[in-house]
Amino acid sequence: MSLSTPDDAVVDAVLTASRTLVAVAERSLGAAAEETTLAQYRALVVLASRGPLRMVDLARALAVTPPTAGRMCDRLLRKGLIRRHRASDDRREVKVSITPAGRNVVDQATARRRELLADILARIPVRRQAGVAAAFQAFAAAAGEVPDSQWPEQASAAEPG
Amino acid sequence: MSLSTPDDAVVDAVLTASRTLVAVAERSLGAAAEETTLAQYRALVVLASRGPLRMVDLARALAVTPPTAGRMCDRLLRKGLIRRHRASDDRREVKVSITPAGRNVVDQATARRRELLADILARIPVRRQAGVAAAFQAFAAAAGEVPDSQWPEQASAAEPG
DNA sequence: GGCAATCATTGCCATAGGCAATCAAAGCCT
DNA sequence: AGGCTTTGATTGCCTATGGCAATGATTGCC
Repeated sequence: MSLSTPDDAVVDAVLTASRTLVAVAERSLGAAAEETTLAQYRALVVLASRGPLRMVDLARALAVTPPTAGRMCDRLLRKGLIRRHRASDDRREVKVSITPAGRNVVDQATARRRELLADILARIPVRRQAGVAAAFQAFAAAAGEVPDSQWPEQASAAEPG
Repeated sequence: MSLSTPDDAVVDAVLTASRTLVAVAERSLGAAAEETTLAQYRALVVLASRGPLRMVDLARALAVTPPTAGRMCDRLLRKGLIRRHRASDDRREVKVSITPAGRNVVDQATARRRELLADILARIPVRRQAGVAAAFQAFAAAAGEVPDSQWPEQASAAEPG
């Protein structure tokens, strides 16, 4: 295999860039989505990309505890961004799914984030941009991230039978 | 100039990668720094990289309001990670500076983050790693981020005449 | 039919953030 | 000098987010 422990310089470059990206991610919400916080946005992203989930699974996806996820759903429900419905087969379970309004919030925040990123990328010479894209794609692929152009439009893909 | 609006594909690649990096940034604290939160870590990073700051300037650097910064300093002070001292010339001002213990926390969290990033980067073929590093460096440079290998060791640089 | 496991929720706590108000100290302006 | 404004920090009070422990409601297993 042509794999190996990366050089410190490589890690250093990613580490430095990551500080910028974290800052951008946060700004993309504070400004764009009037009332949506980072945590709420992450929940919506998970629901948008994975489809309806049980509370436990949502909690696990967000790496928080079920109470935390549950209370966040209370707030998202109050804003009409998600729906809650008990499963008919197992009445303990509560399925949470994103509403069109919720999807809208995700789209808008993503658009805002795109703007901020585009502003930064515009300062990179054109001839280098393709290389930058390839590098970030390689990184995302290595991390097993799903490109958001591949998210399911409606929840079908998220119920692995 | 050889600059221009970046292609959607470029933005998309960065956007996708940024989700991973945000997640890594958060995980690097929850696990590594025993009791230090993301917000506290960011405050320490600012103080480590910029040297002693007045409360207003720290707040501005963190993009939060002075009360928020002030209360965070209360908590960081309680943990011995920062110091607070009034300036002798203008007694309204409170200068906040990082302690050795605080610097230690930053170093450890950074180390942890490096590990996580190295794990991901190790899955990228060696021959592509140099290109990835160059791309991330170009991105960080475009965003005006200071590489952490260039942080001041002690506070001298942060008091611009 | 009863008991253990699973899922969601509620109670209580700490951190983090905002706005409005207050206090203290400088600065400015007659 | 005395008063008004501006600046800097803090305090009060609100919401949101996160955790753990306990509770309630079902389901599944014996």
